[in-house]
Amino acid sequence: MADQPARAWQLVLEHIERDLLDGRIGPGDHLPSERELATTLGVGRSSVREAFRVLEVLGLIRTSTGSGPQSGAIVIATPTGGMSALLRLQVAAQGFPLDDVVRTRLVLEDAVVTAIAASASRDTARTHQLLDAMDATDLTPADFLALDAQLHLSLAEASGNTVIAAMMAGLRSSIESYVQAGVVAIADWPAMATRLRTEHRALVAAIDAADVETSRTLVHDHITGYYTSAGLTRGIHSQN
Amino acid sequence: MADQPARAWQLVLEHIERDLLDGRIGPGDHLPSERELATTLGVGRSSVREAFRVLEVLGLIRTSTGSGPQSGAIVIATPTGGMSALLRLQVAAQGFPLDDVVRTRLVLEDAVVTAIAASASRDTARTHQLLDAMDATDLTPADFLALDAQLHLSLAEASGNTVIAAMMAGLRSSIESYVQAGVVAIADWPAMATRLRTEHRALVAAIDAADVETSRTLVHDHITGYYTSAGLTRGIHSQN
DNA sequence: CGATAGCCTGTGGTCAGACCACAGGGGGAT
DNA sequence: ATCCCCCTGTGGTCTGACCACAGGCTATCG
Repeated sequence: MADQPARAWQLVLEHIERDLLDGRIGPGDHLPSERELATTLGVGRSSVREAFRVLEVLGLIRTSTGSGPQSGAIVIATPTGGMSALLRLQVAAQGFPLDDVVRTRLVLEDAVVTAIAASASRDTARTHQLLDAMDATDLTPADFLALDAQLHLSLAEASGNTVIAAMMAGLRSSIESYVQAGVVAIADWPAMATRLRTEHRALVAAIDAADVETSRTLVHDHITGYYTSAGLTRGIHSQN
Repeated sequence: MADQPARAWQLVLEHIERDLLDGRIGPGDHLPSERELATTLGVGRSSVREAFRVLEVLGLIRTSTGSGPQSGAIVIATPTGGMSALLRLQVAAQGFPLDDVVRTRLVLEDAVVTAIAASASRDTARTHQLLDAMDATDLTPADFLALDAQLHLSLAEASGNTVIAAMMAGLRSSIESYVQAGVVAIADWPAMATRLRTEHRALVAAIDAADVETSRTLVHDHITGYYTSAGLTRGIHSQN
């Protein structure tokens, strides 16, 4: 509320935010060129660039060189990237304890599963596709975990809540490096992979059967079980 | 995974992230000066500044001019600001539908209330303090809503989950402008304020009494009730 | 007349250099 | 011993200059 000196790049950011809020620009539209915005707002191009950089990392715009309709800064509003960057860096900087990340994932995953299982119609085609892909026997742990991430993300997307889906993606990527590192703590990886496959299929089956309670239990045990095995948590209680 | 041309500012960002991940720098530490980092990494100072700007908006660092121990870029890891900026801009750019934001808030608020009510010990001192502050009769709607935001945030913080607390703060700020605009849709504001006060007290009482189920019901009705009255939702179903 | 090759323009990406305001420390003056 | 001022190094900003790139336009050629 209390505007400090109001740095130049913040001015640019606020200008663009106001344009977005008032509907003057929206997804698919072009932002003015850096040079044009600079002269319009009376700031240097470098300040405009700093604001653009922020918008880009936050997943709000996409920039391209060259000319033509695809060049310049275009509003895209892709929340996943920004959420991932934010959570990843915050975890790295110890702003978010790992335990809280896992706990939050439990909360969201529970909500996702509940929503899908309780809804009248559900589209789990993509999920089943990933389920099959994970049956391949020649997957490296990294490949397997990447598919696992996609599978859980597909559920989040199937829930129809874009905010939760973005948060899930972010939470996942924020602990990705730790999960990768935790693989070594698992003595028998093939056995773990088999167990995860089984749990996934059971979970999806419960969801498809609209069995809310079973779905919730399975997803909770699935996640806590894995993190415990990988030695990534010091004490996750249900909190839900 | 697939690194594209690798822009200069991304290089800087990755360098810093690696230093964070490997523990070479942490909260409270100073980053090298912009000029030093530029020469170290072989990039221009403007590129370093763009990376710093991103880190600043994400709440990872704080920059100050001048000299001395408080000057320069310092790692702070304050997640709230970044989460707010991200969600606020994404909602403004229509990347997040308002309904999804509200639905997500319901999910998180439910988790928060459940966690506090179910925990053995709880610290709701700050919450009670805000409860009393909201009894003042000379509050403008804006003041009242600001306190309301703080109250819900205090609950999130009391739950002990920093990730959820940050997300709640972000969700709140992302819809703040809409909430402010929605006040006009409420015919009898004083009556609404009274109703909100009552609901708040009942909710906190249920939490303090460790009554999980009542707490969940109250918080759900409290939120859906308000948004419906303010005409901000087209159809929020429980999803939980 | 039509197709094609090449120029021309405008975009973001980057760098170098120059200021400025600011805050603090150290050294000189009192 | 105290106080004050300069000096240094910080981020903040602007300017100007390149570069690579992509697309449209145009002149050329078949």
